[in-house]
Amino acid sequence: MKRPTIADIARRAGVTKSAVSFALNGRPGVSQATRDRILAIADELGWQPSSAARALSDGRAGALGLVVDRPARTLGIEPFFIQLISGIEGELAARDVALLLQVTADREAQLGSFRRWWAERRVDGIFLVELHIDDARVELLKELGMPAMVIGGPQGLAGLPGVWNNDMDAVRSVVEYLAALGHRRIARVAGLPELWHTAVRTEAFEARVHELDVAAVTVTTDYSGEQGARATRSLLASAEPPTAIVYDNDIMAVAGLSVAAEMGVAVPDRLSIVAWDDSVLCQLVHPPLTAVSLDIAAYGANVACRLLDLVAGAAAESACNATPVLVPRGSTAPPRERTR
Amino acid sequence: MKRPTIADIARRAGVTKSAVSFALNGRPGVSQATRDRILAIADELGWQPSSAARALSDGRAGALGLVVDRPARTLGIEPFFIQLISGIEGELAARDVALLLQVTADREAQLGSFRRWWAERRVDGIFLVELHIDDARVELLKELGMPAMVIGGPQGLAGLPGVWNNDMDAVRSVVEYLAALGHRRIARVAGLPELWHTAVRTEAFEARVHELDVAAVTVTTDYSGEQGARATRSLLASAEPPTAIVYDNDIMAVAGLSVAAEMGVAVPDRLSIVAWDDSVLCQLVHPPLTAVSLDIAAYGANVACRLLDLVAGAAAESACNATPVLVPRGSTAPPRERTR
DNA sequence: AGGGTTTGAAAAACCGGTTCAGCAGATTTG
DNA sequence: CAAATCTGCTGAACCGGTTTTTCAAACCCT
Repeated sequence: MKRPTIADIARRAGVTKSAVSFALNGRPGVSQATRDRILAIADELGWQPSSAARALSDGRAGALGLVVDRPARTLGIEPFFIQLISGIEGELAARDVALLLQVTADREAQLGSFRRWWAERRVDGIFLVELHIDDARVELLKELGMPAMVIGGPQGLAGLPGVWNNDMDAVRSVVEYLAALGHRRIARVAGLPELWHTAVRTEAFEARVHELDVAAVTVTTDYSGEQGARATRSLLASAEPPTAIVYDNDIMAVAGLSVAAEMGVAVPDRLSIVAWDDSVLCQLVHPPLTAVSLDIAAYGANVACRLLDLVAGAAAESACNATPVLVPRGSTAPPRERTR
Repeated sequence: MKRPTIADIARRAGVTKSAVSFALNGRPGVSQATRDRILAIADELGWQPSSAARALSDGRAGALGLVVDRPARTLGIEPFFIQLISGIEGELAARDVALLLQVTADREAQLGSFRRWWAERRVDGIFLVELHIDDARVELLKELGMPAMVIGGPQGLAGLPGVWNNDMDAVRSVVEYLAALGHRRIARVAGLPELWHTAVRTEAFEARVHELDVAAVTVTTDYSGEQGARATRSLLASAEPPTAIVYDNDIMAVAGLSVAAEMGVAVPDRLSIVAWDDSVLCQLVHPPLTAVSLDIAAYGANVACRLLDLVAGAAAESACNATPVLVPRGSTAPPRERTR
C-alpha cells in the first residue's frame, strides 16, 4: 500500500494535479464544490505532503537547526539545553517545522555543519547558542545569508538579531540581596570568560559591588563541576575567604556546596551560596540552593517564534526576553562571625 | 550568487546532467578523465547536493528521528539523553545523515509524530527509547513498516530489533557487592514500573537477593528527584531501615543522599548508596557516589550504526551492547551497627 | 449580438537530483 | 571482415509537489 500523492487524489477526483494543489493550499482557482470533494478524498486517503517535494519546489526546508558543542563532560548535566529545546519544539511542532539537532565536539565543526546544512538546504535557519565574543560563526552566517537568531547574545550584536535576558538587572539584585544580608566579601565563580553572557554578568557584577562598597572577586571556569569545586576550594582556603559565593550555573553551585561540606564550612552559616540557572537540582540538595530562576522553555518558545517570523520574511528584530528572578532558599543567610 | 546545481556543473564541463550525476556518485559510465574534470568543477563551484532533490528522487530522507517525552521536570537533569544523542550524532554526522529531534509532552503525541514524519518522508527510520511494556508505538511502527531500533528494550521484543544492555548481570553484581560488604537489608528505589528496563532490573534484583538470603524491598517512582527523596524518607523512617539503597538513576541517588544528610543518617556509615547511571553528578556530591557506569555515547553510536544498516536494507538484528560496571566510590561501606 | 471580463480548470514548466534506455564509435570476437 | 560486445556519453522520464500559462465556457454591458 503506497502512500498517496496528489496525482492519486487528482485521478480520484477527476481533476488535474494543479487543481488539487490549489484546493489543498486554500488558494483561489477551484470552485467550492470541487475543493470540498478534493479535501474529502485527500482526507480519506490520508494524504500528507512529501516534505522533500515541497522543499524542492518552494525552496524551503521546513526545518530549523541547532548545533550544540559543549564537551560531553558538562553537556548532560545542565538542564538548560534540553529545556530550551523543549520550548523551541513546542513552537515548531505547532507549525509542522522540524528541528535538526547536532552535537559537535568543537566549535570548528559547527562552521562546517552550518555550511553543509545551508548548502544542502536542510534547514531554513538556525539558532545560535553560546555566543562568543568575536564569534566566527557570526561572520559565516552573514556571508551565507542564512537566517539566524542568537540565543543569549548581547543587545547590539552586529548584524544578527537575537533574544537575550536581562542578566544585568538580575546580577544587581543578587548583589543587593547579599549585601542586604550583611555580606561584605562576595566571590563569583563565573563560566567561560569568552562567552558574551559571562562578560555581561561580570561587568554588571563588578559595577554593582563597587557601588555598594563590597569586596569582590571573580574566578572564571569552564562551567564544569570539577572546576567549580576547585575554585571553591581555593576561595575558601584563602586568608580572607568570602562569606558568599555566586555560581554561574547550578552544577558548579552543587559542587561548591559539596566542597563546603567536605571542608567543614557550614552553609549557610559560614557561607552563602547562590546558583544561577535554577533547576530541580537546586532543590534536591541540602540545604536547597537560593537560585536565579528563569523559565527556559518559555525562552525557547519565544526565540523559536522569532526565528520562524524571520524565516517567513519578517524584519530582523532583537528583543529582550525576561529578567531572571532571585529565588531565596536555604543556602543564603546573614554571615556569622568567623571567630567561633 | 545562486547555489550551484549539477546542471551548472554539466554546462561548465560540456556534458549532460547524467554524466555529472554518475561522476559525483562514483558510478560507472564516465571515463576517468571526464570524472576528474567534473569533480574539479564541482569542487571549484562548492557544489553540495540538495537534500530535498535527492530525497525526492531516491526516496530516502537522509535523516533519522528521535522522540523524547519525559516530562520537563525530570528531563533536563539526567545526562542520559544528551549523552545518547551525542553518541548517535557522531555516527550520523560521519555519513551525512541528519537527526530530527522532538520533545513531546506525552506519549500519545509521539504516535502522531511518527505518523507524520513517516507520511511526510521526513525520516528514514527512528530510534525508540523508553520502551513500555505493551507499548502502542511498537504496533504503529510495525503497521507503518517504518524502520526502527529500540534502545534499551528487552531481548526478545516481538517484531522490532533493538540494542540493550546487560542490566541483569549488572544488578546481580551490585547485590553481590552489597551483600559482600555485609548488608542484610537492601532497598531499591526503582524508576517507572511500566518501563521494560525497570522490569528487567527488578526481576534480576529480586532473584539475586532471594538467592543470597538478603532482605529486600523495591519502591517504584517516576524517576524524579522529588519522589526519590520521598521514597528515601519513608525507607529510613521505617522500623527496620535498610542499610543500603540502590537508586535507578543518579538524580534520585543525589536526592537520597540529601535526605540522609537532612535526617542525620551518615553516609556511608549508616547508609550505603548506589546510583545507577553514572555521571559527573555522582562525583560532585559528598561523599562521591558508588555508581553503575556505562559509556552512553558509545551505546548511542552502536545503536545509530545498527539503525543505519537497517535503513540501508540489512536484516533486522538485535544485539546486546555492554554490561554496565559497578564503580565503587565513597558512598558504600560495610554497615555499622545501629546501636551507637 | 458582439466584444470584454471573470471563473474554473487543464496543461505544462519547474525545482535538482537519479536512473534507465538508447546510441554512436571503438574494441573484441568468431 | 562482419557480428557481437564494450565504453562513454546523451536524452528523457521520473520523484511529488508548486506555479505560471493557456483556454473554454459563463457572465456582463450597452
